[in-house]
This record gives sequence, structure tokens and C-alpha cells, in this order.
Amino acid sequence: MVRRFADRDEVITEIGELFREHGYPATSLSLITERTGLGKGSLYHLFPGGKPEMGEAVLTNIHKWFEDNVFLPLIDESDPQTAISHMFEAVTTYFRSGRRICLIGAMALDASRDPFAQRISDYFQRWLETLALALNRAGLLPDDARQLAREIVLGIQGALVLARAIDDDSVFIDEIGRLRKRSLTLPQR
Amino acid sequence: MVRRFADRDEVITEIGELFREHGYPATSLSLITERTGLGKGSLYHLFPGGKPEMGEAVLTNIHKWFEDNVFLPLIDESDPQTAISHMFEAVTTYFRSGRRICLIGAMALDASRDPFAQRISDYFQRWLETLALALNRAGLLPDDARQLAREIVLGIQGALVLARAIDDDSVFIDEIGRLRKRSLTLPQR
DNA sequence: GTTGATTTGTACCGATCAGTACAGAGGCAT
DNA sequence: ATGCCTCTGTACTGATCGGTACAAATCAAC
Repeated sequence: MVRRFADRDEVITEIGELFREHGYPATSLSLITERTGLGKGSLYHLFPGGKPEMGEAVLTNIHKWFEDNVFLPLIDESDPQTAISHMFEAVTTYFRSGRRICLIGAMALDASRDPFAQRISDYFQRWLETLALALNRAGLLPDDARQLAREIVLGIQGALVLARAIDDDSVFIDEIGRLRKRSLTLPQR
Repeated sequence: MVRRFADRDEVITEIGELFREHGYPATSLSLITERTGLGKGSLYHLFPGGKPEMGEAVLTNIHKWFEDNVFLPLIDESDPQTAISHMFEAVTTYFRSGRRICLIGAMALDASRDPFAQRISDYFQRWLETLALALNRAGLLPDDARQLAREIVLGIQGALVLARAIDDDSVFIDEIGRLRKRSLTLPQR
């Protein structure tokens, strides 16, 4: 008897890290039982829908983190520049300066995409929308705000890919710096 | 008897498309036999090292395509602006305006990365290096050339992730346009 | 035609997969 | 203590996995 009451959120977090390390398709139930210390019975009790439900739970958990720490502040913070600045800090921390991949972005690229297409799209659309709103409130015209929001979100994603591909954090750090500067030098409305 | 002489390059191309669709870890030998029309015996005859050798072959094939169509022109073309412009056209075609993922980038993000880390890194380093060289020849200081090369390569990668995540080609097209413009408006050396 | 080499396809192997069944263990109320 | 519910772990299932063995088919040279 290894564990008595599994903390669902903690299990979801652990599963999420496995998905980041191996990808969703290549993360087996054996890897999950090892990492979490839970037997199969426990896992199926917590996630009766099986592996797909684990995938949904992990994506929901990540989206919630971003909602609380990035998206809502982009909407609610009275000073949009402060909210945007905070977003860069939050993602630098969350993505561990480029050493931790964006699982949702990675899932867009492999066989996970089809089963989770809506969730993947919702997360990115939400990010683009809230960031564009903040940029607009900071002084950009709506079209320019949307374009810059795209540039920022894809820049973060690209920096994560490249940093990992060449094993060099500075790619991520430098790009965050560039995008931060980019968002501060806004044309006047 | 379905095929007599399998064309190795054609088989490599077909396998590469499967890897793009499913990811390397989730592409089974059954999928490969179906797609290529070759039996297992044939596949192991062509790739005695098995699936890892197929992975290597596909990565080598992609790197060669880029070497011939992007990297060497960036070095050899007498007019660097022409070579950079041609690179944007080549990648737009190769990545099908964002509808075809960069397999090497995707492999940086999943469990494929460890076995193929050197190849993945070499490809991106080569791209960065040749592009920086062309940008330098076009007038940028070496450090600025390296930074802009990074911005361009990660921008392309990020655009591929985002375009696929939200199922919108215009993300890729627009970013290529932005990067192209960015590379044309160089500070004078 | 025969022979040898090359290429191909299929049966087989042990291992692993996600999921199922269900007994065992623990906690709580009576 | 007992009974019920919740949570857990393990054995089992059929399917699929990558790889192996090897017979069959094809081709080229003589």
C-alpha cells in the first residue's frame, strides 16, 4: 500500500510533466504508475475515461494556470503595460527560461492534436485575444494589437522550440527580452 | 508481390510524411508498411537498423533538402538579399504555407529528441549560421546578424506551431511577410 | 535452363500496451 | 466489533509493438 488518498491535482501535475518529457502518445500507463506511485486501479478510479481523460485533465489544468496567471491579469489589470510585463515574467517562470516545453504547443504538432484540437485552439485563441486586448488598451489600434499579439505568442513558441533544439536557454531569454521591448515601444494611437 | 525494387528515397519521403502526421514515437511499422506498400522484410532490408535507422534517414533527407535549397544558396549566392528572399520562398513552399509541420522542430519537443539530439541541433545550427552569414554579407554587424537569424528561424518555427494550433494558415503567411520585411530593412553597417 | 544474389512478404517471437475485473485495504458511521 | 463505501493494487485480457527468421519471388549472369 503505497498511497491512501491520491491528490488529484498533484497527480495531474505529475502526469503533465511526463507528457512534456515523452509526449502524450509515448507516455504509457506504466510510466504514469511509476511516476505517481499509484496502481492502475487508482488511476482508473481517478480518471475513469482512461488516458484520454488524463490528457483532458492535464490540458485543463494548464489552461487554468494560464487563465489565473496570464489571461485574466491581461484583462483585469488597470495598467495594461503592467499586465503585459507580468505576462513575460510569468511565462519565463512557467517555461523555466526555456527549459520546460509548452505541452499544448507540442501537442499541436503530434498525433495528440486530433483528439484535443479544440482545447489546443481554445488556449491559444484565448492567449491571443487577451493579449491583443491589453495591447489595445495600451495604445495600439485593434489590427496592430492583434498582429503584435500573434508575434509575441508565436515568438514565445518558436523560442521554446529553438532553445530545446539547440539546447541553449539564451535563445528563449533573448527572445523574451526582444518581445518585451517590442511591446514597450508602441506607436501612439 | 506488390513491389519489386523499392526506391529508397521515395520510401524515405513516405516515411517522413508519416512521422509528420503521427510523430516518430507513434508511427508504427504497420503504418509504414501500409503507407509504403512494403512488407516488413523489405523495410528491414532497406533499413537494417530498424526504426531508428528510418528516423536517421528521414532527418538526413530533410537536412539535405535544406542544404541544397536554403543553406548553400545563403552562402553561395552573390547577392545575399536574393538568397534570403529565396529562403523565404523555399520555406513557404516546403512548409506548405504553414500546413506542413517542421518535423525536426517537432522532434525537438517529444521523446524523439534524445536519440536524435545531435541531428536536430546540427540542422538548426546550420540554418542559423548560414542565415547569419548572409545577413552579415547584406550589411549587418556580426552580432546583429546572429540575433536576426535567430529571430527569423524561431519566428518560422513559432508560426508553424501557432498556425497548426489554431488551424489558421494566415498566421504563417503573415509572419513570413513580417520576417521578410524585417530582413529587408537592415541598418547600414 | 541453372545458379547465386538480391529483394520481398509472412509467420512468429517476447514485450508492452490500455483497459477490465475484482479482491484487498482503509476510513467512517453505527 | 460490523458493515458499507471509497480507494488501491494486482492479475488478467486481447491487441499491438519492433524485430527475427526464413521461404518465396525476382533478376542478372552464364
